[in-house]
This record gives sequence, C-alpha cells and structure tokens, in this order.
Amino acid sequence: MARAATTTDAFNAIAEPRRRAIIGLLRDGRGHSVRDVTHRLRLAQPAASKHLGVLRRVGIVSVHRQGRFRLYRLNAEALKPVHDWVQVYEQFWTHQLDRIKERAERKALEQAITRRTDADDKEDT
Amino acid sequence: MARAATTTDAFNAIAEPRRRAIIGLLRDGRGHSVRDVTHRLRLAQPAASKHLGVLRRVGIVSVHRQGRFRLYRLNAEALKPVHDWVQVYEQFWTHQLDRIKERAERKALEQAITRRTDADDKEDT
DNA sequence: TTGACATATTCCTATATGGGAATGTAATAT
DNA sequence: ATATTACATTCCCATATAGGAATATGTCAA
Repeated sequence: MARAATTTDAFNAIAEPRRRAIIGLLRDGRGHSVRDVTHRLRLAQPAASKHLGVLRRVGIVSVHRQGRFRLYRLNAEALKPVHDWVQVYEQFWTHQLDRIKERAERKALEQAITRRTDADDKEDT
Repeated sequence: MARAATTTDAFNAIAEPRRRAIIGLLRDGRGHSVRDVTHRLRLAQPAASKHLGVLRRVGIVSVHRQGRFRLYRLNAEALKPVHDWVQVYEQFWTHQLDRIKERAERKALEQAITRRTDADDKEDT
C-alpha cells in the first residue's frame, strides 16, 4: 500500500506546510478568495486551488460562491481530532516544566535559608 | 515536487495511524521492544521496525539497546510543535461550546421566570 | 560452532503526491 | 459578442511512500 491520501483525514491534510499557512490565513474567520490566498502566500494559482481543494475535502474549509469569486472560510472544528489526540501528550512537557520550576523554587528557598542560618549548601536531588 | 518525506517533521510522521498507535503504546514512558509493539498492535515485524525508524528520525522516540532487544521510548516533547500549532484553533470550538452553554442557561432562566410570572414565552435569539 | 531469537535492511510494487504548464469553465465588463 | 478575470482541472514528472517477502546483522544459548 502507498501512503494514505492527503484527503484521508485532517492529520494527513495538515502535514503540508502550505496548507497550514492557508489555515493560518483563514484564522480571521472571514471568507477569502483564491486570489487573496494566492497573493498573500505567494503561491501559484493552481497550487492554491489544489491545496484549498484538499482542505475542503477533509472539511477544514468550506466554500461558497460570491459572483466570480469563491470564498473559502475556515471550519476549525475539523481540527479538533488533531487537538484531542496531541493534547494527551501535553503533560509530558508541562510536567517537566513544573519540575524545573519546582526545583528552582526549592533551590531559592534553600539559598535563603543558607543565607539566614549560614548552614551547609550541598543538597541537589 | 513530491510529497514531503514522512521523516521531514512531526506533522508528517504522525499522519500515519499506525505510528500514532505506536506513540499511544509508548505513553507509559517505559521502553518497549519491537516485539512488544509488533504483538500488541498486530504488525509485521518489518512494518514495526520501519515505523519506529521514522519516529526515531523525527525525534519522537529514542532507542537504546538492551541485550538483543532494542527498547524504544517516547520522547513526547517532539510533539510540542503540533500541539502549539493546533492549540491556536481550540478557541473556535470551545467558544462555540461556551455559546451553546450560555444559550442553554439563558433558556433555563427564561423558563424559570416564565413559570414564576406566567409571562410570554417566545424569545429565541 | 551451531542454532534460535530480535531487529534492521533491501527489493519490489502499487499508489499518491506537489509543482508547473496548459487548458477548461464560469461570471463580469465593455 | 468579445475580452477579461477568477478558478478548477488535466497532464506530466520526479519522488516517496507502506506493505510483503526475503535476507542481513547482531546477540544469546547449548
């Protein structure tokens, strides 16, 4: 089997950096024309259309015609599965930070005590 | 240009569902042998080795030999870029939920008032 | 040494990409 | 009607899969 299609799910769709850039551009919640995307991200028009097409097929953006324009709008809820999946791992680095902070605070406290009592200064764990 | 390599970054690496399953398996923080991964996820041995290789190259897992085993361990910090990127969009659905909750509460309040005062019951926006 | 076990790597194939160029299609302007 | 503008689609190509099968490598055991 080959690699899964980019249109399989949000995970595959957002693997492309340009598509993430497009999503970032649509963060203002307003509808953006292909031309707008094309100009702001310096993409060729077919490239922009294709990337928007991928995002549309996985539900990350929606389109509606406005005259001869097509306005693409972000549908951020489609990113929720990604958020839900990765959030489980957040604790691994936030807890690490907690430990660092905790250690720093303990050290500061020890030093304060040392200064006051003029005691020993060799604890580390 | 073709699609970016799966080893380009965490975004590409986690696009594969089996690799996400492997990451989930390593969530206990302990080292797991390829055999363990192979058995628990019902993968062929070369498949497991290859997926672990991809995860290793992007820094999501680390390996160290233990006799004739190789123990793979999760390095969750490598997922932080994904978390940081997607978290920006969380507000789009949490605020939506807030609005729903708010609306439900307002409705409940209106009903309570209606019951008490026996007044009209047609508000909706 | 020989064999069994654990893992990595290589080869093969079907499939899907992303970009560029060219072209198709639809709506507006003149 | 014709030209222009805005997009989508198609074709071509280089590249990278993921899986299966086979094989290589490394380690321990008898």
